[in-house]
Amino acid sequence: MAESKRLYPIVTADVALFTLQEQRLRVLLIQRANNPTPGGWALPGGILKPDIDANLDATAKRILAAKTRVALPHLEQVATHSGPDRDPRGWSVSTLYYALLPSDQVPAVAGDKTESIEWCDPERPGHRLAFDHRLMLGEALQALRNKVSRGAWPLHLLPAKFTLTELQRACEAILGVDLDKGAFRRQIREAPQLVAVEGEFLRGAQRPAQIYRAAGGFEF
Amino acid sequence: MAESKRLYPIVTADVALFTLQEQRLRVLLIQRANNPTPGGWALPGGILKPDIDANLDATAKRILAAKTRVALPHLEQVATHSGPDRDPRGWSVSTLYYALLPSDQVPAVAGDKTESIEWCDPERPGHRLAFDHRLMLGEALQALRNKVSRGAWPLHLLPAKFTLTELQRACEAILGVDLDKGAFRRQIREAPQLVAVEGEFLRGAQRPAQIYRAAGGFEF
DNA sequence: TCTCCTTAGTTTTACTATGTCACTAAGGTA
DNA sequence: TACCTTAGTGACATAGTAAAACTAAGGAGA
Repeated sequence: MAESKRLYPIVTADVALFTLQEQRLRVLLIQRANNPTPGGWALPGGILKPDIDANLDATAKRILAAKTRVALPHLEQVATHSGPDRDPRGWSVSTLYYALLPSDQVPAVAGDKTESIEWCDPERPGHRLAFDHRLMLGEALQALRNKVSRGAWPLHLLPAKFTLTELQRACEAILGVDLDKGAFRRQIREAPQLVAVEGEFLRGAQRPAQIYRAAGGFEF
Repeated sequence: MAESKRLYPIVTADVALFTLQEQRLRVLLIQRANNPTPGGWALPGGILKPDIDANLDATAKRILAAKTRVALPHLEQVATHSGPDRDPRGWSVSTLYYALLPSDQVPAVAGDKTESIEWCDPERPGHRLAFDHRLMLGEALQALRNKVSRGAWPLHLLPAKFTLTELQRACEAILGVDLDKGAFRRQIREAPQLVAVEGEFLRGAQRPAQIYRAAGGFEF
């Protein structure tokens, strides 16, 4: 065992799972009793199992499936960290992913008896994170922000049907800035990824809002 | 051995080393006699050695140092690929990097007795590549292009001192399109990363060209 | 039923970044 | 000294963006 520790690094996948709660961006943190760092909070992650995982993406999906019980619409690789000291179990190689969970699916996420879970502000998690997960979380958030800045729409954070205002609020929650309504909607008009659901409106104490959905074959 | 193959994947670093030859973008390919796929061409790469490498970046640098004998000014991580079938030696995890070699350092790259090297057009390597290196090469090229598109200047492809026209030719070689001189120089004027070397000019049979260098603390 | 409030959605305007291209500058060469 | 080549600047048109005013469509309540 000591020998194999030196010859073969531990290979893991770690995931920053983002969602929206009350129009705020949140990331899932877990506190496992049998963590390598007991009592420490961390991003959900786990060790690659070559006998059952087709690749590291599958590892990440397996880890998430154990937590969420919903098929993850989106998974994106961010970076790979490595070194002898970042994990107390030994030399490790960890590939970081981020994933988006629709805001109406948050209740599908629950911890088991041996762990606590918490949805945290990704900029101020409120817990000291184990390993180099604080750094990783920052990278994952930056990767998500970069993608949205470049014009991608985070539809996977929203329910299947949504209004344009909801989409704008999602972008604002990710980027941390307020966006202009006119400019935001102009960009949407010129893009084919969104289609209006004819005749469906969100009704409240004001003008009804047109319902939209992702066009077929939408990729984040 | 068979057991460890299943429990512990091979971890490697692979590098797309780019440079300029006659104002064309080129990538280093090698053909090792003792390749896992004999006679096959591939990106330079090698297995992580946890006992001597501080991390995967160090693995990549070690592999490059064995080929180039120059300190690599720039190394950037692109993505990590994994799976049981991509390497005939078994389940593997490979982190891809790209690196930039100054055009005046190309002679510092040489193969040893057991391998051939070649500088190839990254879009049409001219050789069938082993593993999934054809896919990797495309990703590395795309990552480099994205970075330059977003306004980064590939100074690490050029000698320490260069003219603005040389820099423009480098960007054109990377992006594969011609750029406008006026727009290109306007962007440079507004950026602090480049400084003119007072009194130094490249002289030819026409108006001398101002020599520039990277400002202190330049990061690609 | 009429007014007002709220949010949806559009339009206008100004501004800024960028593409295009002409123009001047500074050498060497014949 | 005319001319060629490349360096470097400036001027204009256009496209994309930001800011804000404006109209639209409901419900709530007097």
